[in-house]
Amino acid sequence: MDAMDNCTDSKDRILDKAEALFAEKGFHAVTVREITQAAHCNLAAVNYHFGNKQNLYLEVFRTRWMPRARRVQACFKDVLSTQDGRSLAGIVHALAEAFLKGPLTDDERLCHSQLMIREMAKPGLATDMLVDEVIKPFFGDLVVLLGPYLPENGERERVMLDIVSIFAMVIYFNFARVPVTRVTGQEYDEVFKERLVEHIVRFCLKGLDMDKKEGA
Amino acid sequence: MDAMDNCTDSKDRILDKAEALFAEKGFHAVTVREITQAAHCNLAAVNYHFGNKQNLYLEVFRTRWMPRARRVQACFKDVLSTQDGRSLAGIVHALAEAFLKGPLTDDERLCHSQLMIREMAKPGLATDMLVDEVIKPFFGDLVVLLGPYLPENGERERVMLDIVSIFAMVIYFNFARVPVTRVTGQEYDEVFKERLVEHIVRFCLKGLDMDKKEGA
DNA sequence: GTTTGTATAAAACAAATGTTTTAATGTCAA
DNA sequence: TTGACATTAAAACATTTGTTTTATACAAAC
Repeated sequence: MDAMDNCTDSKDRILDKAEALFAEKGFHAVTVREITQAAHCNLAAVNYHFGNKQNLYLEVFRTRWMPRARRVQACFKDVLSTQDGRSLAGIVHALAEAFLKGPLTDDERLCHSQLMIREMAKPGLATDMLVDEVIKPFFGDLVVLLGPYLPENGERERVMLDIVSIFAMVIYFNFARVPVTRVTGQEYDEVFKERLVEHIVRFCLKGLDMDKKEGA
Repeated sequence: MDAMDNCTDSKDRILDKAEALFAEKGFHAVTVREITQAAHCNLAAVNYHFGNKQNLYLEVFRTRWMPRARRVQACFKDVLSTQDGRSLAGIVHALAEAFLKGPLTDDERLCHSQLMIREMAKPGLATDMLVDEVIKPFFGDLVVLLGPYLPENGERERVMLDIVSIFAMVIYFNFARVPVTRVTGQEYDEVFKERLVEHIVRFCLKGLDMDKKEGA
């Protein structure tokens, strides 16, 4: 093993193609042969590098999905710190900005969402990792961030539902591209995505309806 | 073939179990043997009654999913006609009522949602049927219903996004039970579901922000 | 130069899986 | 009863699929 391979390491190529295929079709619908052919390497390479198919799936999350999730969160905090600080509108805008535009390319975002959605719809091999290391901590951050806008002390559940609702919007528009396109006739081009961000921010900001302290 | 079988027709039993398993695990993750064992019938029964596995999947949608979707829509129109008519609040409330409580049992609703979500996440065998015969028509109905509340004539896209957003909320809270439960600590019991309906109605009603003609 | 360890390739294996075949069973009509 | 038809049961079949084995090429270490 050295540098100057054909292109990149075959291990990396397998991870790349495996992620794309798992995202598109789901774990069971993808075969090891399909992956290795797409990665232009031998069938045995998967078992050589990763032991078995399940482990490859987990490695995809460890080495691809998790770092990307962290990048998105970092972007969120970045936007948050550079703009008008901690206003409610600023927080919601930063969320939409990070998750719908953010540091990811469009392909990356689609792939990323689909992988997550599959794990959320039915608990799978990577669900624990995903929930414990990404979703829960980030959710906790948001609770703290939105704390000042709480109506009262006893309304903790209300805030949880509000936060989840923002994610509902963000996630749904990423995962339901097909029906949205077929029903509205709108393609997911740049201009439509821009409109989407605008819409989500407006809808959620109104929906939150937290007119206690600082407003927009 | 006659009545007085062991319990019900084996064809029906296969459809029942197949639907539950397809909903839970997805098409590829379920085997024909798994289905026939759950349905207490012979392996060949699937191919005898339905030709092949794909056709069974389609039959599940034709004979199970579609009728249920129609029942939910009928319930929506029912609620709509019996309550305060055509106010915006009434429409949103009827939507939430029909889709989150409505005529389905909790198990049915979960099963129903999961099947739909899988088809929406990745276009599959039943996507055309689902979109053309259920989603599109119902979407059209809603556009008409919400027409009077349009801000202007040129804002058709805005209304589409608003409608889709309501579905985003309703669908998301059905499909993301696992992460919602694990993040908030809330089980999906009756009291929590009641709170959910309340929340969705409030959030969407505010989010729609259509203060043109009659208000709530 | 030999050895060692790593990566790739080709072939083989064993289990799983969708499908088909063939036989058996039961029901209803003639 | 007989014959046609529908349903169920058991076994076999042909692929597919995840995994393992064996062999080969190649670079670095001794």
